[in-house]
Amino acid sequence: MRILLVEDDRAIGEAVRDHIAALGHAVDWARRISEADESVAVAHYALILLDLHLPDGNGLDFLRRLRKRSDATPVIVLTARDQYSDRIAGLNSGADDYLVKPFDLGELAARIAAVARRYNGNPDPVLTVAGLEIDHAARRVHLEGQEIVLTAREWAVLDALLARPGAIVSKDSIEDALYAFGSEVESNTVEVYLSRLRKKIGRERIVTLRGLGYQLADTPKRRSK
Amino acid sequence: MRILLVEDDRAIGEAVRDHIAALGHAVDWARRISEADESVAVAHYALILLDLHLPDGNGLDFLRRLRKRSDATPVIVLTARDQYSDRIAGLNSGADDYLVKPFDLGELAARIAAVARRYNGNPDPVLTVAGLEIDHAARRVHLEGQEIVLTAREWAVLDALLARPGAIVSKDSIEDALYAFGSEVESNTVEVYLSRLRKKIGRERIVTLRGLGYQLADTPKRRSK
DNA sequence: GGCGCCTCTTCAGGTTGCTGTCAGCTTGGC
DNA sequence: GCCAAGCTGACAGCAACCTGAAGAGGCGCC
Repeated sequence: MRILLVEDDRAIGEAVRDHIAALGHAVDWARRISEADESVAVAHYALILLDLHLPDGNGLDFLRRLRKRSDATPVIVLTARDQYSDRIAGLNSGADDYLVKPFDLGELAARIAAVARRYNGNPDPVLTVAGLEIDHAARRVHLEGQEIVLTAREWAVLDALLARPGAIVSKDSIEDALYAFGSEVESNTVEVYLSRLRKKIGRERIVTLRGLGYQLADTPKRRSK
Repeated sequence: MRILLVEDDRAIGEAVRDHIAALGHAVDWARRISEADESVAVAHYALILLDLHLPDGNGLDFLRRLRKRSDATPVIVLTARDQYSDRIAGLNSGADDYLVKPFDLGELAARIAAVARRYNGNPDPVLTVAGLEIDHAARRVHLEGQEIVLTAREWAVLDALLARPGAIVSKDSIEDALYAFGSEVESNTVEVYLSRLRKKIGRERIVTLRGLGYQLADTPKRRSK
């Protein structure tokens, strides 16, 4: 089961992370709101443990964004002391439960077990697009049972296409995904990587829309040429 | 279940002893290193709770002696405040876990319960990856029947790779696992340990994914290009 | 205390294979 | 048929990575 821990305090984070890991779950640890946002954009979690007070913003905003996107991932808020204002605001914003620091790791384990009981699915959610099985969390792609090994850049391109499956992704936004900021690419790098990606995952799975962008084909069979 | 408590502080000792006893376990309470040595020579414990600062010596010495005799009894170190030097030294010496004083007795109970689960039931969950048998709890690794002895750092690297078997683990997170807190490593230490680990468990079992990280190969044979 | 052994860390030199670029080609729109 | 947009094979460069060696430090044994 995959769990996202959002917590800036190193000591608490380590303790919780280790404890959860010992229970056999995979833990991603975000130390900032921005990291948490990235994480939930990329992976599906069975549970989110959320500290409200983070250096770069309020955890409640993160929680509201999540719920606004109709993401129903269970969220347990970790709060310092028993602050009722926090508590009420948290529940209003869509939190499922509360743990007051310093909390009992045993209690945490119990709650996790409760979630696990509900969540008796596979270890990682696998997105299937056009016969491609994409394990986003583990960064693995399988095609007809065979694992496909992607390089960092190739993955970045696939990632960009995956951001909104079915949508048209412009060449510019793929370029942004490849080169964090301002690194001027002076050639047709994006096209090169699209080419390489296609070679690995199958040519027909990425559709070119001239002048618009690219699209992951989710219906590979029907493709009138 | 028989538990050895090594602690010189009277108040803490009594509180812990009573709490454990209330859970139905047998407790031996050693107030000095010498007493602890005698106790482990005489009895087998399911768990040892160890305070590092004792009047007649350092608890780390006791711990090292224990491990040197291949005694894999789980040891939880009880440390005053959150002293990272202690923590790192302790983990290097073979401690399984940490509790920072003043600790929550509920948390202690949870850890004891975890040990008890292992103790009464199956010995230890053994994870098999690519022909490697990894007994996570006992920190032992077997390859084709032969035990492989790993140093603390080598184990830490393997541990990091094991956190999510099959997943890609970034070099950064391996580094985090090696150096609990901020100790900047200025060289390629991670690579060096990966190299050592590979030499011990077989080169092909750890796959490098340039720019992404490393991966424990669970299918060492197939290597699709 | 002296000695040997082991582990950790750093460094340097060697290797690998990803990356970006280019050139020449194909494709689609008009 | 023409042109712009897109595709892809080839290749050099270089960052990322690997590993042997050696110094530093700790620990146990005598």
